[in-house]
Amino acid sequence: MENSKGHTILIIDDEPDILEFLSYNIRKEGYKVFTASNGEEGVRLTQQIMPSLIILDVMMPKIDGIETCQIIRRDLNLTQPIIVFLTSRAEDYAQIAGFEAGADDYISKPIRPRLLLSKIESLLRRLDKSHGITIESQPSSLKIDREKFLIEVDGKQLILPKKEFELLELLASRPGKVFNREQILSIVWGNDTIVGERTIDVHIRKLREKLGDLVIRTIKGVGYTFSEEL
Amino acid sequence: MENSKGHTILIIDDEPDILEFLSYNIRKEGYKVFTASNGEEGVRLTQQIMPSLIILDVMMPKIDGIETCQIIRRDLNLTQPIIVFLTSRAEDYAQIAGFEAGADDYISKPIRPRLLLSKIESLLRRLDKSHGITIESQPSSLKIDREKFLIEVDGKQLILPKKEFELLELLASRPGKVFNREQILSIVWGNDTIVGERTIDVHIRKLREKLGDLVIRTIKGVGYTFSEEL
DNA sequence: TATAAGATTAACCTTATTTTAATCTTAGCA
DNA sequence: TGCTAAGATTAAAATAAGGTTAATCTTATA
Repeated sequence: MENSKGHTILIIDDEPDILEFLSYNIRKEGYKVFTASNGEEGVRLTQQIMPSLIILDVMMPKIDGIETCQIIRRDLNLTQPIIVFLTSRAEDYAQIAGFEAGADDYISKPIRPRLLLSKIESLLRRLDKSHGITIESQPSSLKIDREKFLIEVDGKQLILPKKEFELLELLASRPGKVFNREQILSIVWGNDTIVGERTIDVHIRKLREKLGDLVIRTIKGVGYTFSEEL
Repeated sequence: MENSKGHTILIIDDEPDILEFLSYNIRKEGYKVFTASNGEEGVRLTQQIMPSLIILDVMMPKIDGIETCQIIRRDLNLTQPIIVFLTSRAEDYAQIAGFEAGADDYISKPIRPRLLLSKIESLLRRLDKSHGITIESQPSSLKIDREKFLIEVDGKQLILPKKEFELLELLASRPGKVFNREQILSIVWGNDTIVGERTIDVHIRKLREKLGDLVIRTIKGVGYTFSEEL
C-alpha cells in the first residue's frame, strides 16, 4: 500500500477553501500535492510537475474544467494523467460531457474526504498496473487491455474470466520472470484468501487451453513464467 | 479540430471598429462570419442565417444586448444558438442579467483575440458533442441525442426513462471500456446515493429488452461494457 | 390531488466461474 | 530403472455474480 504514495497530485479549483481542504487531507496521506487556482495555471503546472492524478473542478471562471481537461488530454504530449472531476450535484450534464472529455472519475460536492481518498488510492493503484501490456514477439503477439478487459492474441480477441485474466496479466507483466506459487497467490488472490494448492494449476491449464501451450512454462519446484518468445 | 469550423458566427455590435476587428480575427480561423450593427438587424439576420454562435455586445443603443438575447431566445423558434456576451469590465451587473437572459459565456473588453477564439472553439465543440453520441457499426447503428433525450436504433426512435438513458449514455460514451458497478453508481447515481445491489441489473435488463441483447455485454466479476460491434 | 410513469427493492432463479478432490503423468534423482 | 514429489488433468461441487420478476415506493404531471 505504501507504494501508491510516491505519486504527485495536482488540484485545480478556483475556490481557495476547497483547495486548502483538499490539499490538507490528501497531503496528510503522504502524497505530494500541488495546487492551481484556475485552468490556465493548472495546465502550466501539469506540464511542469507531471502529476499522476489531477483533481479538477468543473465549474471555474474563464477556462472551465471540461476545457482544461481537454487541453491536458489533447495538447499536452505527456503520459496521460488520471483526471478526477469535482462536480456539484446539479451538473449532471457536465458529468457526461466530462466523461467524453476524458475524465476517469467523479467526486461530487460536498466532498467526503474518506471517499475521495479511497477513490484516489484505487485509481492510482490502477495506474500502477497501467493501461495494458503489449508483447510483440516473433511468431505471435499478445495484447492485454485492462480497460476493456480484453486479450488479443494474434489479432484475435478473447474474453477471459477475471481470475484467469489477472493471472495472465501478472505473468505477462514480467516476461521471463518466474513467479512462485506464494507470489501468485498473494498478488492474484490476496494475502487473506486461502485456497487450495491445485487452484493455480487449474487456472494455468485453462489459460494454456485458450492461449496455446507455449505461452506459460512450468519451472518445476519453482513456479510459472511467461515465456519471452511466444 | 477542423470539424468545428463549418459553423456560422454572427457578431452584433454597434461599434464598426469592433465589428471589423472581430470578424477579421474570427474569419481568419475559417468560420463563416456575419455582422449586424444593432439588435434589430441582429435578430433578423439570426432568423435568416441560423448561426451556431452569436457574439452580442451588451451595450447598444435602442435595443441592448440583453433584450436582443431575450428576443432570440424567446421569440425565435429555432435551434438555440450559443450566445456570448461582450461586456466592458464595469458591467458586472449586466453579466448577471445576461446570464438570466440566456447567455452561454462572456468576453470582456479589451478583447484578447486568442482567448476569444479558444472560447468560441470550446463552446462550439461542446455544441457538436452536446447533441449526442453516434455509433455506426456494421449490422446496426445507434444515435443518442441528449438534447432531445432520444435514442435512435437503426432509424427507429425510442424514448428511454432518465436512468436508463443515462446508463446507456455512459456505457456508449466509451464503447469497449468496462465500467464496474462502483463507477456506474458514482456517475449515474452519484457518490452519495445508496441504492441496492440489484438496481443496476434491473436497468441493464430494461435496456437489453429495448435495444436487443447484444448491445451490452456483462463481464462477470468486473462490470458492463457497451459492445464495440453492435 | 389523483394518476401514471419510473425507480427501487426483495425474493428467488440461473449460470459462469472458481475451487476442490481424486486420480493420473512426468521430470529428476537415488 | 523405478521412486517420488511436483505438477497436470478431470469432473464434480461450491460459490459468487448476475438475471428475472413482481411488488412497492417515489416522483412527476395532468
